[in-house]
Amino acid sequence: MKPKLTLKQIARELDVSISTVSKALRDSSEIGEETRKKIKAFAKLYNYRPNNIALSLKNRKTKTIGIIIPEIVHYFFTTVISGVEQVANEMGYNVIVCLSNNSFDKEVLNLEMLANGSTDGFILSLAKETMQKEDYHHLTEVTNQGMPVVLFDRVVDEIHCDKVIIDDVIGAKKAVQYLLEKGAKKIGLVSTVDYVSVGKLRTRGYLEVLRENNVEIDKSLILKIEDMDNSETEIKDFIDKNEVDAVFAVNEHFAIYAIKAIQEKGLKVPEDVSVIGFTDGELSKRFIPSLTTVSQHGERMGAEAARLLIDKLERKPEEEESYRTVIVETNLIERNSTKL
Amino acid sequence: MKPKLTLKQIARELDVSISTVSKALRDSSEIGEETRKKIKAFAKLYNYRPNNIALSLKNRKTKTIGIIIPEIVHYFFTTVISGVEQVANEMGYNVIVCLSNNSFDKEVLNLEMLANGSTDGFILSLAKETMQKEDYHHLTEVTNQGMPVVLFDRVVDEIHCDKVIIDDVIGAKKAVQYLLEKGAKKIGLVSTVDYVSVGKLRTRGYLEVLRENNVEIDKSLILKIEDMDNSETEIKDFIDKNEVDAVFAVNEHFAIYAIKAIQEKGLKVPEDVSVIGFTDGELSKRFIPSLTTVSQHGERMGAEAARLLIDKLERKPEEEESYRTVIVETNLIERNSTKL
DNA sequence: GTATTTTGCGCAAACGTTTGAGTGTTGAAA
DNA sequence: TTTCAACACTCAAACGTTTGCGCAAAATAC
Repeated sequence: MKPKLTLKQIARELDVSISTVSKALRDSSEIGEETRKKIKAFAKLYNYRPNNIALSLKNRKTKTIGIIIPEIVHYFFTTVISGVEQVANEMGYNVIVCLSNNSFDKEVLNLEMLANGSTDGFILSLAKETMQKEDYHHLTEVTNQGMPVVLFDRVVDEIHCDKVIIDDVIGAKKAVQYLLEKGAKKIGLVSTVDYVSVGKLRTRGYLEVLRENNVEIDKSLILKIEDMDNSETEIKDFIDKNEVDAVFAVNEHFAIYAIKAIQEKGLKVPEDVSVIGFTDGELSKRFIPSLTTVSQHGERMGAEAARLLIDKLERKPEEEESYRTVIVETNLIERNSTKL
Repeated sequence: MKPKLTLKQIARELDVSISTVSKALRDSSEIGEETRKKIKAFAKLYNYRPNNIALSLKNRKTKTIGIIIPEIVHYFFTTVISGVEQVANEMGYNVIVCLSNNSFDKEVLNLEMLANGSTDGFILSLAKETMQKEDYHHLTEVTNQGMPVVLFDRVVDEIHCDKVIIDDVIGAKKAVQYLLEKGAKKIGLVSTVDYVSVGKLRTRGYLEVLRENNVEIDKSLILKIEDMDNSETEIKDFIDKNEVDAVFAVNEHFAIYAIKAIQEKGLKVPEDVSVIGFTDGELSKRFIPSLTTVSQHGERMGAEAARLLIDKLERKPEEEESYRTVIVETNLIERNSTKL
């Protein structure tokens, strides 16, 4: 049980000063060749590694980035983390992951905790509760302190920072357009309540395409799920009550509940009803029938977010502020839940 | 853009010394009532928060725990993280997540990175490559430095530390016993190669039950997947070539590939062939037919691991060392992929 | 042989905290 | 009046680094 080697110990052991050791290890020309070699050999032998905490304190940066997400048992968010982690690691950064569990209070707590020196910046997707309350003071406080923040997926105009989003509207339009082209006349929409930005935007895309194609909009064909825990029965009721020949769902769970309900109604997917989901997760790939879906490219989003953040972190402070919004393209993945 | 308030600034502002401020804020009796109130009011007004990094350096502990997992886009691991995060947060700890991507080198790198002061201890599940190489020096090095480590799921006897595992053997036995009770005679096994400990143990459970029930073991009914990327076709071949009336798969993907193959062969699940998987993920729940499966309770494992680790961290060093292994019970969740 | 430069190294401050020891002032007991 | 305790506060060291500056000795120049 040897307690981590420090510069001080090396210095004592080799009978030189701490600064000599530090300089030798950093190849300073101030230190004579012989001493330098001796110190480096010793350090190597005993596997010296500088203490990150001390470095962080000295340099006033931690080389770690915090990512706060609403939930982690969730395919899309894990792919985002994966993307962040990849580029963060390449650039020598660590990643601290915190979960808000969609709770405003926990989001605030996490942010405060990490803002006190633990991280250099944040990547985050807002908690549902936060978007509902429309209270973003915790974020503005952090940005005011000069910590860069990158928002992804669930973003909001009120916060001025870099953002990474997908073209939700366009993605939805692609999906619905596709359904129309395959001959669908009555397209149902299964969405979320409007304060979840993605639900709102995807709904907008749905409406726009119908309008562009001069299809009359039937409000009874639009379902907005309020309570996630009840979504399965709500969707079943919706499918039972309405006659549709296609369904566009704003996530993969809704899509699958829709398929189940359709099948239980005695209809076939895709022969009688086509279904398109959003997010390309495990379920979409492996479900039978496999789901035609709008792919969100979470990994790419994570990578972009990390790049934006690190870019800001390593930029000289003199350079003027400007916020970018990166839009990651979606694309339609054709599988077996839609007619060919 | 106000750069974080420090003790020093408060001291200067209020014309007292830094230590007075520190002591006042910590309610030391050394400081007079009036001064104390004044300082606290000021600190509150300007929302002073002590710098975590400085505290870490001073206290020689960071109040964060590192968790290194083979992959994050993976249901089981996310539930474990969720469990860890929950109890860690309750106890005032942060969680740093790193991914090894099943690579030995990246595992070593992550460990080294975090071991240099960033975390107080580790929770980890070994990378596949690490188990293959049987090289654990990076872990012993860390434990030698006095950092506690808790291994979960993919553990190994060679490393002396706390562990959290499931009763893989018993879990597998439960599954296979269940199949036998439902009248299965020829039970196929879809497993992984033996250096993945869970594959080995679940295979052992399978073999034990058959032996206990005097069922002859037919080696041709055992498939060991080497290459994950090829698993689907390997499983298809296996199902096509062999006549089975039940299949026990060591994870949910294998189970689903088996079901697909069975259906493509013209047989029905569960009428002709029953299938049981391992791990209770999204897929198991929502697949049609939904999967009977051995539940691993990842969240509980994560929570246990965090508790073990924090326990060790907050224990006085005088107390004698001892390593515990917590076994989280599995249970069989009956769904629709097995006969009633 | 003196003046100047170069070489090789140590000192000390700084990052933001905490805390034991030290200090000066007050007030009361001897 | 002296003695001493209590009070209210400051000093300084420590955690482990990095780095500008200073300084002595050696090397070079004149």
